[in-house]
Amino acid sequence: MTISEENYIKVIYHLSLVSPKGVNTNAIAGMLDTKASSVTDMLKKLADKNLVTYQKYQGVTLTENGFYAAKMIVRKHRLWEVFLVEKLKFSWDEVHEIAEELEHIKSEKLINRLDDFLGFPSFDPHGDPIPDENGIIKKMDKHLLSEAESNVEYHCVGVKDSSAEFLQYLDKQKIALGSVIKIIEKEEYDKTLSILIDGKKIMLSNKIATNLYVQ
Amino acid sequence: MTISEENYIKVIYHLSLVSPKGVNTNAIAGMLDTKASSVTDMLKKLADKNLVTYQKYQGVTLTENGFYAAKMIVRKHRLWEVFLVEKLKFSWDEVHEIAEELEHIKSEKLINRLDDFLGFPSFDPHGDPIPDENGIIKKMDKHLLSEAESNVEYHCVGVKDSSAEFLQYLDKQKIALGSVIKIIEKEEYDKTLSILIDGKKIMLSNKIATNLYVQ
DNA sequence: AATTAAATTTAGACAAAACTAAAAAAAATT
DNA sequence: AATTTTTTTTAGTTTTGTCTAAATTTAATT
Repeated sequence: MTISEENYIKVIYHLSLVSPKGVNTNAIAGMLDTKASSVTDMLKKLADKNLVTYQKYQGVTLTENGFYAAKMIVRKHRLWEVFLVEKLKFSWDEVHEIAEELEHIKSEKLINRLDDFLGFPSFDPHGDPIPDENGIIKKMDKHLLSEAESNVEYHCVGVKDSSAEFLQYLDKQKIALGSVIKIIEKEEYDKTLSILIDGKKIMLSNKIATNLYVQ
Repeated sequence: MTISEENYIKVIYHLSLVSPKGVNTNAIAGMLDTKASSVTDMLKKLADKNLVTYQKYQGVTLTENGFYAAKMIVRKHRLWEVFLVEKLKFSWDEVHEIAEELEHIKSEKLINRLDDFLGFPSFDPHGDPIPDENGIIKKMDKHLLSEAESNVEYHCVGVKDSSAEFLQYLDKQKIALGSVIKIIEKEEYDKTLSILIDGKKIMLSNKIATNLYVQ
């Protein structure tokens, strides 16, 4: 697989988690910052390689091969992110871009050695699960903070939006994976939350609460 | 720079250490396993980017920009090799191919953090020097074993040929970087050496002796 | 010095992956 | 149901890096 093919497979994977019935051409184009016509071309190529099932105008789904390939790319991406944060002391908002390059390094032995070196982590620095050597993903039941109950202690376990801007906002508010959060009050009108974190009371907008996973 | 451009610059760098007057088109083609006509095309492009000085039929030399770029690629390659051997427990004959991919990862911050993580090594697993952040290379005065004197204790400090086959041969003979070697006898006719290593006496052909650096 | 051989460059073509513009199909709206 | 809008595909082009084959320059040999 070329780097370009890998990027398509990865994007189709992520989109198919949201729309498993079939992923739209335009959605793929949007994610890859390319044109719909380029996507169509590539879908034909991926179908020829038996990585996707593609019928004109009907969207695509991954074949078993494509699904496994996608999980291996995601595995690499997330393991490299763990390496960058745990070993090279990068912050969680810096690692995505670099991992976008590292995920295309081919050696399977390399990634399995890296996995070992890192202690076989199950989650990346944003709380996303890391597929194992066989593509098996540990599921964690997590909820959005926006759907959590008041006066219950939760742990922050992940983010839905892992953009640098959002992660830097969380840093500023001293919210990290593992932080203990309790909702004190929900404002009905705009759904703003008053929460208690590390003994401090702060306010979080609904936009923040819908991008933070707790348990 | 594209990956292809980086590969050309790196090869021109290595060849220019041997022929500093100008590197031949065919030599580059041989190293990159490509055709001379492809090389000519690329040389024009690299000249346009001010990475090489190129005059038709006269061979190429690196510009200051090109020279620095080459050293940064070599730096990345060798630091990743150290990482693979020291941290991921790869053997010295396995790392070259993987480092060929890793050397093209773009982030400067990444490579400097990796350098720090590894303890700022000066030499890679084959004894080759690692350029520092500014491209400065520590020179070590080393000699080929074939030119060493008899009955003097030397340390093995590097290899000239770093092919997997040669490295595996050295492993078999229990010769590693740091090994103490003493020449006991030189056979005039075919230049075979009798050496003492770890108290054991073994024979090394001239081909081996001309690919092993000692100090 | 003339000829032959080797190295290098030019010219034209191709595959991959992208693009634009136009056509076709599907979905949404009146 | 007919029309409009949106989505998707097709057709034709471009760029990057490669190739082959032919032409040209340099080097080697007679």
